[in-house]
Amino acid sequence: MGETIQSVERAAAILRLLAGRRLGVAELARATALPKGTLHGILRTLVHVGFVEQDAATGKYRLGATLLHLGSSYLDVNELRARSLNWADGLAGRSRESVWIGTLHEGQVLVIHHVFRPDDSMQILQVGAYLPARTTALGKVLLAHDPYEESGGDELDLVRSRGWAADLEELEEGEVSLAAPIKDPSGVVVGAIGIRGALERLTRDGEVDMRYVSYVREAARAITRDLAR
Amino acid sequence: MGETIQSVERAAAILRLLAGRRLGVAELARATALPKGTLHGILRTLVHVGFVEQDAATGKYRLGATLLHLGSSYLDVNELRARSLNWADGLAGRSRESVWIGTLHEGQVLVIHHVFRPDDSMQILQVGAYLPARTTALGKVLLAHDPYEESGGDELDLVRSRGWAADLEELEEGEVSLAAPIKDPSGVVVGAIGIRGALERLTRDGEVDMRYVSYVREAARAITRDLAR
DNA sequence: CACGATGTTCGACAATGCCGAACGCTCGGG
DNA sequence: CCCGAGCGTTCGGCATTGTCGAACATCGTG
Repeated sequence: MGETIQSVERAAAILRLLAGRRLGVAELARATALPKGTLHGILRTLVHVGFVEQDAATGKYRLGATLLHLGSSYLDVNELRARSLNWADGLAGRSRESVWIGTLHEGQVLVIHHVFRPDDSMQILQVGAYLPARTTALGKVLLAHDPYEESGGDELDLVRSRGWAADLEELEEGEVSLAAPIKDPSGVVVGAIGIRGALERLTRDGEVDMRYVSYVREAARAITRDLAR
Repeated sequence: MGETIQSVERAAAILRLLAGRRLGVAELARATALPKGTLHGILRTLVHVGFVEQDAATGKYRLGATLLHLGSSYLDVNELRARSLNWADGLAGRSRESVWIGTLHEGQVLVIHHVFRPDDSMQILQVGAYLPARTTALGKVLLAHDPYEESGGDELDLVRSRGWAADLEELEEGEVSLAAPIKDPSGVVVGAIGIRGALERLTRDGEVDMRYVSYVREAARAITRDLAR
C-alpha cells in the first residue's frame, strides 16, 4: 500500500479521540504529541465542515452533527443490514426477545441493527455501538469464523463446529445471549444475528433452551440465503 | 474565520458525496472537478483510517464502518438527546404514537432520537436521517425559531406565537405530525420534540386533537426545564 | 494580583501533497 | 477476436500547502 496523506490521517485520529467525549486543544496536543498550532488548524477545518463542534462556553471540541448523518448513511449502503431487516423483525416476533445484528470491526462487535424486545419500552438503541467480542454470543460467532484470528481456543472451536454460540451472564448478570453466523455467497462469515434476554426465559435447568437456538439459526440461514440471491 | 486545510476539506467533501451511495474515482472526479490522482490519494487515506471501504468486486468506494461508530458517539455527547430520552418514552406511552426529536442542521431536520410507536413492529429507525423542514411539524417549529431565518411567513409566525406546529398530510398521505420547541437555559430553541401518526387518530373533524398537542407541549416544557438544571 | 492554564494568531521555511501523464486492467461492441 | 473506451492505480517533479514554535489574548484560580 502506498503513501497516505498526513493531514487527513491526523484529522481522522482527532475524530477518533473525540468519540464520546469533549477535549480541548491542549488535551489533544498531549494525546497526539502534535503542536497546538497544527492541531488548531485541523480543528478549524473540521469545524468548518461540520464534523466537529466547539463548545461556546468552555472552548472544548466535540463531534459534530454531520457525522451522525454520515454514520447513518453507512447503514443505507450496507448490504447485510438491508437484507437482514425483515428477518430480524420476524425473529423478534417469534422469540419475543431483542434482536441484534453485528459485524466484527477493529476487534469488537459493531452493532448494525437492533430490534427492541416486543412490548417493552425503555430500551436504548445500540446501533453503532461496540460490544465486547469475547463475552457476547455475537462476538464469539464472529471470532470463531474470523480468518485473521488463529486458534481461538476450545470454546471457539466448538462454536465453529456446531454453528452457534451462547453467552451465559458473561456480559451482564442475569442476561443471556445467543447468536449464529451469516455468510456471504462465497461462504465467508460477514456478520452474526442473535437475541438477548433474561436468564430465566432463555434457559431451562441451567441449559440453553434449544427452541431459541433454532429460531436464531433459522434466521441466520434465511439471511445467508437472501444474500446469495 | 481563518484559513482551512485543503486536503481535509476535500476529504470531507468526498465523504459527503459518498453518503448513501457507491461512487468510483472517475465519478468523484467529475463531481469535484479534481484530478483522479489527487482523489485517489485522499481515498487511499480514508480507506486506511476506516472511513471509507472499497468494494472488492467493482472497485467503487462507499462509507466505512468507523463512521457509523463515530456518528453514534456524537449522540453520547449530545446534551439535548441525553436529557430527552426519558421524556420521549413518556410521551410515546401517553400518546401511543412514535416520538421524534430533531435539530436544525444545514437547513434540514436532523433526527437525533426516535421512539417507535408502542405495539407496532416493522418500523425503521430514523436516527441520523434528514427530514424536510417545511413539510414536517418538527421542521416548522425549528424554522420558526431559527435566528438566521428571517420572516418565515404567516404560518411560521403563527407557530412561533402559539408555541406548536402541525403538519397535516404534507409529508405523507394520511400522516399527521405535531411538534413543540425545546429551549436551552438562555431561551434559544435548540431542538424540537413531536409525534407522528395516522390522520384518523390525531385529528377530529379535520381539526388537530388538542389533547395530543398538550402531550407534546408538556414534554417539550419538561425537557426545557431539565436543560436548565 | 500574578500565575499558569487555556484557545488562538502569525510568518518563515521546506516538507508535503498536488497534479497530469502514463500504466495495467476489464469490459463490451464491432 | 480484437480494439478502444472506460476504469482504478502509479509515479515523479514542482510549488503550493500545511507545518511548526513562539508570541498573543483571555480566562480562572490560588
